[in-house]
Amino acid sequence: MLWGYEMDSRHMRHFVALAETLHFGRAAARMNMSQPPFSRQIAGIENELGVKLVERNSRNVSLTPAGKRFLEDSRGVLAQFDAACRDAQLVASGMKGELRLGFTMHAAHGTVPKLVRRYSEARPDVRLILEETIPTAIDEMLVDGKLDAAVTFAPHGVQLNSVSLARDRLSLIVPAGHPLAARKIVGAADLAGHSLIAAPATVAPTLRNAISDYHLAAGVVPSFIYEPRLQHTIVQLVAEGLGIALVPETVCSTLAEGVVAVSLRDPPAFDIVLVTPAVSSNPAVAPLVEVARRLRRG
Amino acid sequence: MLWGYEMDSRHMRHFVALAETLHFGRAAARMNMSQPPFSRQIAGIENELGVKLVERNSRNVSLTPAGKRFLEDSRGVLAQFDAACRDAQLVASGMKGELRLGFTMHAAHGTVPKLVRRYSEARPDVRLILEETIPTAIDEMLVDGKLDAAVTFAPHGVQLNSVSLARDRLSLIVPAGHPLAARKIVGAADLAGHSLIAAPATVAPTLRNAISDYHLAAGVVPSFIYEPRLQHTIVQLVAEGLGIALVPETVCSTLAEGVVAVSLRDPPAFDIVLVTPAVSSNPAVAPLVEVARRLRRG
DNA sequence: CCATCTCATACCCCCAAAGCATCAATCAGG
DNA sequence: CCTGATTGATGCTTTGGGGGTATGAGATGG
Repeated sequence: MLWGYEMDSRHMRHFVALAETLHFGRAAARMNMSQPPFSRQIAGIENELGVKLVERNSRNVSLTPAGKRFLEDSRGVLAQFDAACRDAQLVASGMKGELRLGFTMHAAHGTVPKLVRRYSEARPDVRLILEETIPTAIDEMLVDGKLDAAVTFAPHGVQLNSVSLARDRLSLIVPAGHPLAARKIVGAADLAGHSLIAAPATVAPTLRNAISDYHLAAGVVPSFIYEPRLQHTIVQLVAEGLGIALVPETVCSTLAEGVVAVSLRDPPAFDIVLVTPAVSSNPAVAPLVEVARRLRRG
Repeated sequence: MLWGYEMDSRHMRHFVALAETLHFGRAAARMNMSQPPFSRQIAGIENELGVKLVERNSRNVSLTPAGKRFLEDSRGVLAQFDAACRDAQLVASGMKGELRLGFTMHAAHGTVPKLVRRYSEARPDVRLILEETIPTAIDEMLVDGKLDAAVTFAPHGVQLNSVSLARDRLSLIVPAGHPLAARKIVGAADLAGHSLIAAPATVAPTLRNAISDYHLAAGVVPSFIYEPRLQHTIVQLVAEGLGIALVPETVCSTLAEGVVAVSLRDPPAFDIVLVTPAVSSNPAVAPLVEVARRLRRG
C-alpha cells in the first residue's frame, strides 16, 4: 500500500486537538482556524487512511478504537518530531552532540583526563569520542574532519589553531638497576653509549627531534635500538631492560614496576596543546577550546 | 521558543531524501518535484529551525553535525509516523488492538479459556483484557461500551447479539460426609430441608431462578442460608460444610477438596453464550464471534 | 414545536508552493 | 586560460490546496 505522503504532522496535530477536545469547533479554534476547513482536514485524514477515526452524529464526537490507537501513536510521533527539532538546535548550539577528540599517549598523560572531565561537566550532553592516534596522523585527521580536536605537541600548520594546555619537558627513564638509575640528575654527555628507545620521526617528530638535538648539542650521537610507535611500548621495553628512553615528564607520574625516572640537566621543553581546525563545523568544539583556556589559567 | 507548526513531516521527508542523495536535483526528483522549489524547502527548514543542516558550495553537499543528528531523528520520526498510520488501519481491520472480554465465573468455567486460546491464535496482535463481572452487570457494560463482549447466560435484550458456546446444566454439590454425598443421583424432593447456598437473584438471576423453579416444581420450598456473589465463594462455603448448592456442571470439573458432586434427576439446563453489542465499534469483535461459532461446531 | 447547538456542504478566494527560465559558481579538459 | 557542463540559488509566473463565510441538516432540550 502506497502511503499518504499527503498527510503530514500538521494534520496529526489537528487530529490530536480534536481527540482531546472532542469538539470540532473548539479544536479548530485551538489550531487557529475556523471549523469548516478543520472538519475537511479530519475527513481528509480518514479518507486517506481509509479508516474512520471519530464517530460523530452532529451532537456527540467520540473516538473509534482505531482513533484511540491513532491518538496515542500520534502523540508519540509529535513528541518525537518536536524533540528532533529541538535536538537539531541543541547540536547547532554546541550543547549536545558528539565531539571526536584525538590524542596521543606521547603527549596526553595527565592533560586529557582533566580536560575531558571539565568539558563533560560543562557540556554533559556532548558525547566525547576519544581516539588515540599517532602524532603525525593528527593534523590530517583534523583537516579531513575525522577529528574535531586533538591533544598533541605544538606547533601546527596555518589551517589549525592551538591552545596551550601544559608545558612538559623530557625526562630520562631507565630500568631499575641500571648504572644511571642511582643518579639524581644526568646531562646529555652521560647518555653517550646507551641504547635509546624512542618513537620514530614518522610518528612523533617533535619528541624524536628533541631527543636527537639534546644529544647532538652535547656532541653525543644518539643510537636508537628500538623504535616502537606507542608510548606505552617504550616504557615497557625500558622496564624489560632493553634500553633507556627520554619521555615526557608527565609520563613518569605513573611508571610501571622496574622503571626509574631520572631528571635531565637543562631538559628540552615543549608545549602540549589542544589543536582544532581553523574553521570547525562542529559547534561543540568552541566550548572545548574555552575549557582548555581556563584549564591553563586555573 | 515557539515552534514551527509550519514545518511538517513532508519537509522532513524532503530533508531525508537530500541527506541520502546529497544532491538537490536527484532528491527533488525522488520527491516528484523540480529542483528550485525543493531548494527553497530545504532553505525554509533551515530558516525555521534557525540551524544550518547542509553545507553546500554549488559543487558539493554535505551534512553539518546538526544535520546528521536531524537525519537520524527524522528517520525515526518518519518510521513512527508511518507505523501510526499502519496501526490505525490494522486496528480498524480488527487485526490489532484491544478487546475487553467480560465473563462471570458462574458461567465461564471451561468455556472462556478455550475461547481465549483460539482467538489469540487467530488474532495474536489483539490484546485480550479479561474482566470478571457479576452476570447482571454485563448487559449494561456491553451497551455502555465498557465491554466489547462477554461470556454469560442466555437470554438477552434486543440490543445484544449472542452466540451459543455451550449448554450446561445444574448439578448438586455437597460437603464430603453429607447424607446426600453417597447417592448416585438425587431428585428435587430429596433436597427438602437442606440449607442452600446460591448467588442472589440480583447477581445471577438465571441460576437463581433455575434453582428455585427446580425446587418448586417438586413442591419443595427452597431455603437459602447464604447468598455470596462469587461462584468461588459458594464452593468454598460448601466445602466448609455450611450448606449444599446447585451449580453449573462445568464447575464440578475442578472441585476443591471436601466437596462432592452428585447428579440431579432431570436437571435444569441453560445456554452459555458469547454476548456482543448488536452494533459494535470494535472491529476485533467480529472475529471473536466467528471463533465462537466454530468452537460450537468443532 | 421551536430554539439552539454542532458538524457537514457549497462556494469563493488567495497565497503558498510548484514550475520555468535564468544566473552564478565551480570544475574538468584541452 | 578559455569553454562547456554541472549544480545550487534566484526571479517571475501560475495554479491548486487550503482557508474563510454562509448555510444546511440532524440532534437535543425545554
